[in-house]
Amino acid sequence: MLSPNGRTVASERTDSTVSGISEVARRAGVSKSTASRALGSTGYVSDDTRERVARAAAELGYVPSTSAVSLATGRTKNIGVVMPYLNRWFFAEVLEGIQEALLEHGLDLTLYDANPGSEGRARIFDDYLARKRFDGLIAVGLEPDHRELERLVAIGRPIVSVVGSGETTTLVAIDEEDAARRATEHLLALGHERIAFLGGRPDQHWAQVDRRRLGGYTSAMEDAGLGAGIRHIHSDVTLPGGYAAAVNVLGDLRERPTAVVATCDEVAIGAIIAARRLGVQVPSALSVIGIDDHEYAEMFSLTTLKQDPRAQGRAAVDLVLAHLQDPHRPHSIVRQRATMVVRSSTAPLAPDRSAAVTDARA
Amino acid sequence: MLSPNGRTVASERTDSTVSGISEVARRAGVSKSTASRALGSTGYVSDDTRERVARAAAELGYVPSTSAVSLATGRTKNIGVVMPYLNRWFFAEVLEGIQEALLEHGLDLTLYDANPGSEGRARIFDDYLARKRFDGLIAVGLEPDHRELERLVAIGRPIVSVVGSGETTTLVAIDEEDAARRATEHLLALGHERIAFLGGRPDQHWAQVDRRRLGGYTSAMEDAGLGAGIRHIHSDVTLPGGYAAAVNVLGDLRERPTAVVATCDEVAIGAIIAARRLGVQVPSALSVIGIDDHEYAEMFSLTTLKQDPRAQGRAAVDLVLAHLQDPHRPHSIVRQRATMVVRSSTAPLAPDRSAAVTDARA
DNA sequence: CCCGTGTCGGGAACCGTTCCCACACACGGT
DNA sequence: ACCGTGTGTGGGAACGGTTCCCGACACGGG
Repeated sequence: MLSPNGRTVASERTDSTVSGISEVARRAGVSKSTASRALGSTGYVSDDTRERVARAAAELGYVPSTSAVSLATGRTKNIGVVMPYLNRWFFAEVLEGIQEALLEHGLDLTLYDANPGSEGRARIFDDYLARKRFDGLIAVGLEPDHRELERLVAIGRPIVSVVGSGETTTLVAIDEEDAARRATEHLLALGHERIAFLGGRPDQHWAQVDRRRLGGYTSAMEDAGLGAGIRHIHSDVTLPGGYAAAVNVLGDLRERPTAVVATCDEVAIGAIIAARRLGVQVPSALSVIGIDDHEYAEMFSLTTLKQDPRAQGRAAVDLVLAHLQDPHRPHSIVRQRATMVVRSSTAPLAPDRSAAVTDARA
Repeated sequence: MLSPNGRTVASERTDSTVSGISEVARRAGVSKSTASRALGSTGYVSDDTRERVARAAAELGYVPSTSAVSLATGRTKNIGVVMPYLNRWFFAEVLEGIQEALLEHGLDLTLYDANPGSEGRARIFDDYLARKRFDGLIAVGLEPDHRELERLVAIGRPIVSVVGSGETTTLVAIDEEDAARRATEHLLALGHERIAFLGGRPDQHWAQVDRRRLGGYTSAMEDAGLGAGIRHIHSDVTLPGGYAAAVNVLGDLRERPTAVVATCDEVAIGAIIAARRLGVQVPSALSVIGIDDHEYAEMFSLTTLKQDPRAQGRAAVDLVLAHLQDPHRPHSIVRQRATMVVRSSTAPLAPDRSAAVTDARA
């Protein structure tokens, strides 16, 4: 019993071998090394042999073994992507942008879903990333804690963050604080004073970005002399979260704000849906502004600060590649500019304040 | 010029080498092979040596090189996942389910985003998948055409499909037709007769699933003797798509249906939002039922046939693993049952038909 | 006392590439 | 005629593991 079970694996190995470079070489009548040179674009090879080898390879349907190539070259031709969520608009878009860009460069993408709560997250940092199955890493909205960040840099591969803090790694992101400030200023310019901020709970994972956006809102309010009116309403950073939070806020007639800055479009849209349900007219009784320009933003006529997550993903790929090419390239921060898209979820403060506060329902 | 540029790669290779198994062996005072056996759980190794080797490995922070292991064993410990979209609820959920399950098995996941329209899709099938960087493949809602399917099987690795047709591969999915039939029957049982189906354009990619669901709706209608009332309204299979389609349908007062079967919850929710905007009360003037039990379903009180995409993802992983273990395992079809979740987007047909048709607005 | 049998360990082959190096040859300049 | 120099090619050693095969040793039974 407990035999060293050699044969099984050996046979599998054998039949999985389809055709190696040596067969290509034989068929082309050259040596392995010449064949390798001919297929790669490096080194001296006569046009004639190159041609012959190429034909032989094509005829045999030769595809180089990635593991062998990686072993020999030290490059995996693969980029790792770590993100905490997949089913949120922003993350999915960034991922698609990354994927697109990698595809153009002939690189593969292996995905690590490091959900904050899960115990899987620890395993990813401790075991999975340490395997270094990639040449470089892109961390999207990861917000790693101290220990995690340590692990990350210990990998010794280029890292680019999308969203988050860029002190230890190269970063691509919009200026969160600026975006929220501009959103708030838009409402201020429309005459609003009772402006609330709808955003994530401070203890939640999305915390860092949210905090920055909250900061932008806060300073805009203070600059307008409305420091006393600052109001931060906790909300899950999801559409239902925005809905639930807005239902609470709008239910209280006396304290109801006339305008809301949402931390992102999902929350903003949730708020709009809540307002409609409660019969609060948007924008006449309530102005709502978000950040993102979400897929659904147009459908809800949402005024928002548009960012382009796909482009951020693409930029991240370019940066990883740059670091790969020049290992001594210093960290950098690439800021993408959010642009205001004015639709009709925001409007000047209704002249008759009480009318706005009154329930519009019959 | 055009030097054989050897040194660059060589130096990179050298410094990337951190600590190999031979160093572990040396430190533990054993040979490479013994170290390998001790770390793997195979073969005869005394508990003492195993212990010593383990300690040495831990001290050196030894992590085996995936490429070397793959090369030697023929296994990549990696599963490929191909899907056409990432930013739709169903796909993201399946992906998370897959990821979770793979994590438990110590497997990596490389992602291929084969967007139907894109020219990248062809490259994925021709180049990327052919590289076989994975032991098995999971195709989610791929709906490959003939040529693509050919490529897929030519890879010679186990393939499991989630959603789609399961003739050539193992499949896990719900019974689409049955789900749509039950959704329709639910409305029929409530007394509705003017029931429309809101689904994808037949020329679109989601076509196969949509067609099956349409088929379920159709046969339920026919069985109820309402074959003449069958009405298929084309809609993009997205929330805004459902919204736009519903706006059209509901605009026509005379032809307005009293109930709608949506091909999925996103479309259903779009329809509900449209109805609300147009002042059509749900469910009193319009019943809406979907399929999915989307993240937002509860918030919209949507009655739906719940499926569990995460579980489907997990099941797909189990199946790939089973195929990996037994290469001669025959294809199979794993059907997951959709369960009806009744909320309040459906209600009995209002007794006064004209009242329902009248615009509820003041 | 000798010989299996059960444990343990080491040498070496192998996985499929890349790359370094040696070598062969043609060519033009001296 | 001779020697670079520029091309083209082949041999073989890495790369970092796993696994096969064989030898060594201890132990107990015949």
